[in-house]
Amino acid sequence: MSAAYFDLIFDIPADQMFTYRAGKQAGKKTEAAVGKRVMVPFGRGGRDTLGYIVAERESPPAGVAESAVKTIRRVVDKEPVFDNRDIGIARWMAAYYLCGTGQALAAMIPSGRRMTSYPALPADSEDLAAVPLDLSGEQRAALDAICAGVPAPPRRAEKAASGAVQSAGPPPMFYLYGVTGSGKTEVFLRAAESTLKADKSVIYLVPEISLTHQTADVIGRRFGGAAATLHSGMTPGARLAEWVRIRRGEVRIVVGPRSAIFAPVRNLGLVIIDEEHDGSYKSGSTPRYHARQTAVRRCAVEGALLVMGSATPSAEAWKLMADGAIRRLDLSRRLSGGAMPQIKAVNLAQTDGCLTRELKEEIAAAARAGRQSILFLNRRGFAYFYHCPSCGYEQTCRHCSVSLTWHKSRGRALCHYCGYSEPPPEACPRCGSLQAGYRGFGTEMIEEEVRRTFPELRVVRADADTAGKKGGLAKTLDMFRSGEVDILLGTQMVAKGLNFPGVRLVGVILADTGLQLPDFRAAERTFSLIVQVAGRAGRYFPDGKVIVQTLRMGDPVITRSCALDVEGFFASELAQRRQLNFPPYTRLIRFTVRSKDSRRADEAINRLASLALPLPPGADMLGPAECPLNIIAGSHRRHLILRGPQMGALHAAAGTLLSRYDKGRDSRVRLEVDVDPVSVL
DNA sequence: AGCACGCCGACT
DNA sequence: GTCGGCGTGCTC
Repeated sequence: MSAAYFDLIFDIPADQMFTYRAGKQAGKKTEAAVGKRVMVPFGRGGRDTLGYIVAERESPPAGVAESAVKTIRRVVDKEPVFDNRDIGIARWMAAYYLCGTGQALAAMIPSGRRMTSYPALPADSEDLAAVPLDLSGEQRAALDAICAGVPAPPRRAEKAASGAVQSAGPPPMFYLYGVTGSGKTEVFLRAAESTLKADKSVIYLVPEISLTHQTADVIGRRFGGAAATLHSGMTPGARLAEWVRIRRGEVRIVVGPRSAIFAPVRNLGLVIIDEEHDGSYKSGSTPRYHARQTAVRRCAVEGALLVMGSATPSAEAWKLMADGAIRRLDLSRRLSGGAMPQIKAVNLAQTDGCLTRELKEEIAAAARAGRQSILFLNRRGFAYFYHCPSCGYEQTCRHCSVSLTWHKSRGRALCHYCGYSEPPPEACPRCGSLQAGYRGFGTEMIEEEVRRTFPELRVVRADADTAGKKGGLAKTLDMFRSGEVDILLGTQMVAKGLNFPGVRLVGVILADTGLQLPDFRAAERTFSLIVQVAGRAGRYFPDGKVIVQTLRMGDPVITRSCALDVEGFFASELAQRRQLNFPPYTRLIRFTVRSKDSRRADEAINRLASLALPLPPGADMLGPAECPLNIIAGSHRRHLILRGPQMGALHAAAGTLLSRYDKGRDSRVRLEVDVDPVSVL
């Protein structure tokens, strides 16, 4: 017997339920039920809209006339794709990240309509053995600590009567803090194994899709049964199929990026977050949730354990470890015969070109030894900003407030934000001076210089420009791994989680590109990037070398990253954050408005600012101001940041602010809310 | 978020 | 006289 009425929510910012009548039962398989998606007429136009059934009822709610109730047109799902537990998470997300419950739910569950299969990818060659390795003393101690962390019994499902963000007590949390190659993965796997043995499920988060396959493959070989994967590279239908498989309890271990934290596993026992510091765990669009934060919540509610790991923890995690809220487990030594490489900072200032003498010598030395090199630069393209010394002209994007990058191979100057391009000027477009030209450099220019300097060595470049092409990134990396290529040159892509046994040298072309950004996390990001890149060298041999080129010799961030001095870095970074009142000592909520019309953007942000007053005690407001990246794709951006000692008061202030802003909002101005922003550019 | 409704100015 | 921009508020 199914109910006569159902409460639906929609993927809209407004947080409200709508009651619909059950349709004629065309067949039992397509009966409406909580957890299914349905198509219903909705809105002024009565258009067919996707809705989510969150409750059933016997009669329309008080205040809704029977005649006003519409009927469900079609039931999308044969079986439910979410349950009350999921609705609980969505409610929490809506309250915490200040979005609609339907928006949260929409981000959590797959969008596919019909289930299709997903061809399993061919196994990536990996060094992790199918057979468990012997654990080192440190690994053993870490694993014992984790296994002894008895999870609290599951709490009752949230009532969530009010929309308030309830505080669940924190779950047991552990942090594997150790250099690249110190065997974190093996401890993760053992922890997963014992969780599975206890008949519970595991979610294993990784920062990137490419690492999803690698990790799922290792798990498959280790535990026999394959792990489920969930990521955006799969078709919607394949994701739905995998989702349903997990929900039915057919798979008990799931690997994936950020959104895999929502995997509908039964009886969750353990969440693993690999490379915890990675920025990709924060969603870049509404709802702007953080997988770590969401994991803490899920683990608390479901009585599971949370285990994270990184060589360079986030500032938040570091502070929580210092406070004792997260138990830190140290893995200080490299296994597999590797030692941490020798890292040397080199001044790039007096060099003609972008390769210092030291770096050239090491590239040559690595090649002579029959070993490989990785060159890293966090900027693609050939050259940066076109500048005229006689009139001061700078070539910038017509739609964004950023300089254009010259991509020599395409013969265009390109905007890295909106994709706008134009031909590079022959002479200064303003004064005609021939002195004008491009300054700075990107991966493309490095490639040219490396080829010129080492014509006998084989070079490949891996960045967003080459990744799209033939076979893409995977093929490029395979070529490098198999030794067909001597030098791998690239951006972030080559820095993440990959390991290449043959690498002796890592060269950072310019370490300080991110340092001058007007963002309170600039130092943290630069530091962890250098340390992570350095970790690519010498994992299996004790002769790894890292050359870090910089224009800021002596800068403490550069110096400490080259010394792999994480403790020292955080001692000074956290002192600075505390003094400047930034996270992790305060919490932030950022409001950004965008409009094609700068005047409207100004008006909107000023209105927001006045509505924010009076501020809660101890809180303050940064801005309103233009965003550091003032214009993107023709939209003028303004922002305002609410800052306070604890999130509770900020949430309350933001809630009233948003409801007051909503009436009288200008439909040509887009508002975005970011709770715990990871970047404020 | 859409989108219809209803209000004001400048056009055939 | 009406076409259409733009603010307002609703959507079971």
